[in-house]
Amino acid sequence: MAGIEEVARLAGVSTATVSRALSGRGHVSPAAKAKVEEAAARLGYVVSSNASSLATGRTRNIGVVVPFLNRWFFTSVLEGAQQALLRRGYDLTLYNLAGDGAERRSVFEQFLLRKRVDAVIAVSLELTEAEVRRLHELDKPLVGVGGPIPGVRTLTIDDVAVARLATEHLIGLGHRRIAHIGGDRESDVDFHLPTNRRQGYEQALADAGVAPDPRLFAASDFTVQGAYDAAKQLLGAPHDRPTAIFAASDEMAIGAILAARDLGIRVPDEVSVIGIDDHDLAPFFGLSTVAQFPRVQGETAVSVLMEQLEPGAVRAPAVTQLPYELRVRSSTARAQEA
Amino acid sequence: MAGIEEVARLAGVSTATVSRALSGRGHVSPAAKAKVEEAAARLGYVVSSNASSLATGRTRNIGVVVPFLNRWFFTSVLEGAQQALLRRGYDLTLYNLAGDGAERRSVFEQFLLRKRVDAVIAVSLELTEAEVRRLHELDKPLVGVGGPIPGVRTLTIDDVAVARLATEHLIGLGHRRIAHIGGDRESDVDFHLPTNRRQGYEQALADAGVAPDPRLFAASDFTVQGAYDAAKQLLGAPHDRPTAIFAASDEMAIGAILAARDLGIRVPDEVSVIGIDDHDLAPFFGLSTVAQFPRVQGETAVSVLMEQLEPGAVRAPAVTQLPYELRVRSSTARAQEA
DNA sequence: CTGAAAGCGCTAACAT
DNA sequence: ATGTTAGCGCTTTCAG
Repeated sequence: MAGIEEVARLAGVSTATVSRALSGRGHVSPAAKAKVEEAAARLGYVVSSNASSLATGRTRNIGVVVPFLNRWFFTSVLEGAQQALLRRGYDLTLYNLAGDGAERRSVFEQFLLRKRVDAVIAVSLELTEAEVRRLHELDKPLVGVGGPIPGVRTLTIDDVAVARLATEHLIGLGHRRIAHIGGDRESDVDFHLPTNRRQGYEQALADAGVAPDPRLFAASDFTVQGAYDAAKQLLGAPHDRPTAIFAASDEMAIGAILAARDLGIRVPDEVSVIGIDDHDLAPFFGLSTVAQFPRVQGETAVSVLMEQLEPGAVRAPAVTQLPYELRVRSSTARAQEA
Repeated sequence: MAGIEEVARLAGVSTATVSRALSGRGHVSPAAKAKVEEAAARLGYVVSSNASSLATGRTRNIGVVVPFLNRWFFTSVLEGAQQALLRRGYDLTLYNLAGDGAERRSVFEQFLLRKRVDAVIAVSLELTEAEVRRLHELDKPLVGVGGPIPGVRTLTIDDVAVARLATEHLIGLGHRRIAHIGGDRESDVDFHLPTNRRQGYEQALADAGVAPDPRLFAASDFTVQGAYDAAKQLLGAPHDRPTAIFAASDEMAIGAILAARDLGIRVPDEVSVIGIDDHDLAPFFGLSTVAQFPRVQGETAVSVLMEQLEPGAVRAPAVTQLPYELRVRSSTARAQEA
C-alpha cells in the first residue's frame, strides 16, 4: 500500500506538497499539482483516513442512529443520508439501537465517543438529556430527524397538521363517522407521534363540529397485521359502522383495506381509507395518503450537518418543518348518502 | 476530552500501563488495573479509535456493501450483521451502491481503501475480479452473502435446491400445472438468482415427469405490483389455468395471492401459492414458503470475518451453504380433482 | 510556492 | 509487572 512518502518521491516533491495538492488546502503550483496527481494515480494512493483524522481532528464520517432497520421510513431516511454523504466524500457509520437499554448505552457511551464520527444524525429517537450533553461536550453536531429533541436541531413533519389534513380530506368528502387507527402505548415512546396524529384527527373533527366517539378509535402497533385486526373490530360493528378510516401510517391503512375486503365491505364505496407516508405499496393499493419524503429528509439532515461542521457555524437548536402533501388515489371517495 | 495521559496521571501509572489495562493485552497487576479503570471511568475516557487504529493497523470497523436498502432481505442481513458487530465492539460502515457505476467505482477505489475498515461484507453483489483483487491486495478479508463470488469466501443458500423444494411441495400435493413467477433479465444480474430458482423449479418438474410449459412462466421484477400483474396474466387464462404458482420471493407470492383474490379465484382451494423467504408479512397472508434466515446470515458473515481476522487464519475461498426450511401455511393445499 | 519538522493519541517493542 | 520511547501516516505551522 503506497504511502504519502512514496508519492512525494515519485513526484519529486515533499510530503507537505503532496498533502496540499491532494487536499486542495494551501497553495500549490499547477505544475506540482499535476505531478502529484499523476504520481498518486500511478501508485493507486489513497490517504489513510486514520492518519488524516488524527492529524486534523476531522474524520469525514457521520454516525447515524436508528431504532429500526426493517421499516420503510427508516431505510428511506438512511438511503437519502447515505447518498448525500457519499457524494460529499463522507462515510456513514450505522448504529441500530434494536436491542435493550444496555446496547443503547454502549452506543452512546462508547461507540460515539471514540472520535470515529464528526457528527450524529438521530432518526426518530428521543435522546435523553444526558445523551445530548455527552455529544455536545464533544462538540459534535447532532441533528434529529422525525421529532423534536430539546436543545437540538431537528427536522420533522408537523404530525398534528398532517393528521389534520388527512382527516379534513375525509370530512371534505362528506364523512362524519371517521374512525382512527393509531399507535398503541408502546409505539408512543418516541416523540408521541401517535398521540400527535390522534390530536390532529380530533382537532379536524372538532373544527367540523363532530364530537369524537371513543368507539371509533383503535390502538395497534404500526404493522399491517395489527391494523388489520383493529379494522376488523371497527368495521365488524353491526350498527353505526364508520364510513371512513384514517390510519396513522400507510402500512396500517393497507391492513385496514385488507380487513374491509375480507368483510366484503367495498373500498371506497362503503368505506374510505387514508394513511400517512406514501409508502412504496401505496400506489399498488390505490391508497390515498399524506406523503412525507423520508429520502429527502435524510438528504436534508446531511446538508444541515455539513453547514454545522463549517468552522464558526451557529448551532442553534431549532425545529425545521418538513414538507408533506396530500395524494388522493382511489381509496377515498364521497360518503354515500345514509 | 480526556486523553490517555490524564488517565495515566490520575491512576499514577504510565500510559503504557493504561493501554494494557484497558485493552486487556499484556500483563497488568490487578491493583493497577483497578486504579486505571477507576480513573478512566472518572474521566469518561474512551480511546480515540483513530490513534489506536493508526498505531495498531486495526480499525475495529467493518464495511458492509449492499445494493438496496429498502428490501426485506438486505435490511435483515444488515440487522444481523450490525448486532453481531456491536456485541464485539465493532462499528459498521454502510455503503449502499444504489446509484450508477460511478458511485460503485468510488466506493471500491476510494472509500474502501482509506483504511477505514478491517474487512468487507458484500451482500448479493457480484464483485468484479478487479474489485476482489484490490481488496486482496490490501489484505482485507472479504465475505460475500447471497451468492458465490469467484475466489471469495461466500455464504449462500442453494437457490436451485430451495426452488426445487418449493416446487416439490406443490407436486406432492398433487399439482401438475404449476406456474412460476420469476425475475426478469434485469434482476438476474447478480448471481443469476432468478435463473437458479427457475432451474430448481424445472428440475423438480422434470423429476416428476412433467414437461415444463413455457406459457406457465412469467417474468417480473421482484415487487408485489410486478408479480400481481404477472399473476393476472397467468390466472386469467380461460383454459388450462395453473392450479399452483411458485413465486421466486414472498413479495411476489403476495402479489399473486392478491391477484387471485381480485379474480375471484380462491387460495388455496382453486390455486395454491408458495414463495421463498419467510418475509415478515408471510404469516399474515398465511403464505407457505421456504424460509431463509437473513438475520442469521448477517451474523454468520460476521463470525466468519472474525475468524479470518485472527492472525494466521486461513482465508480459503469456499462456499458455505446456509440453512433453509419449508414452512407450510394456508396458501397451499391438495390439488382439486379435475 | 515549497520544505523541514513537530505533533495528533495511542501501542508495542524493548528495557528494567 | 511496569516504564520509556519510537513510531503509525498524515497535516500544518514556521521558515525560507
